[in-house]
Amino acid sequence: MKRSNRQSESARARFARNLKTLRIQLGLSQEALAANAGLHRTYIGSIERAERNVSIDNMEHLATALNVDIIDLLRVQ
Amino acid sequence: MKRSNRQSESARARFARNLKTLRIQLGLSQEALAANAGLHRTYIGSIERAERNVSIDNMEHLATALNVDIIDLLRVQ
DNA sequence: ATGTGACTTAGAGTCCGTT
DNA sequence: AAACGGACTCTAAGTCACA
Repeated sequence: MKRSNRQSESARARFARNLKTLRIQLGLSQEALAANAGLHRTYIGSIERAERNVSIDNMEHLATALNVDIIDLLRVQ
Repeated sequence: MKRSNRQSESARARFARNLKTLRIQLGLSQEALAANAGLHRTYIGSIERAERNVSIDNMEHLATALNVDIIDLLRVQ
């Protein structure tokens, strides 16, 4: 998908993509991130595939575990 | 609360406050916003009181109904 | 180390009302 | 117009076995 078309992408899909990008940038496995965020390994995978409708509390837990602001996980990058 | 201390505020609380601020700026009632966002009147009130753990899909619906980006509802302002 | 289907349960979200 | 409560229904949260 072109960057210029990403504006219409759902927030869920953006969150999924950014979460995975940031996790990999930090060299973390889904399992390691799950541990840091206090969530389950398979749940992280499911979020990254944009299958889950994540809540704001878990979004914040994930942002904290990745050491970023929650906004960074929603921004188009 | 001082602006300088708001960084430690939860994302849920920020979302609640910004939602209410933007809704009032547009001169909408909770009922009218609920209709626009396809949600229930009492649920909007509950979110604005930061009692609910809103999902990303509904956050986006609310942002759309307020004609802003979802990020604007999470940013400290 | 991750994807996936299936599952249980906590809580999201609705609908009725009263204050 | 909004807060709040009770009683719902539906879905996100959270886990597991296995590929």
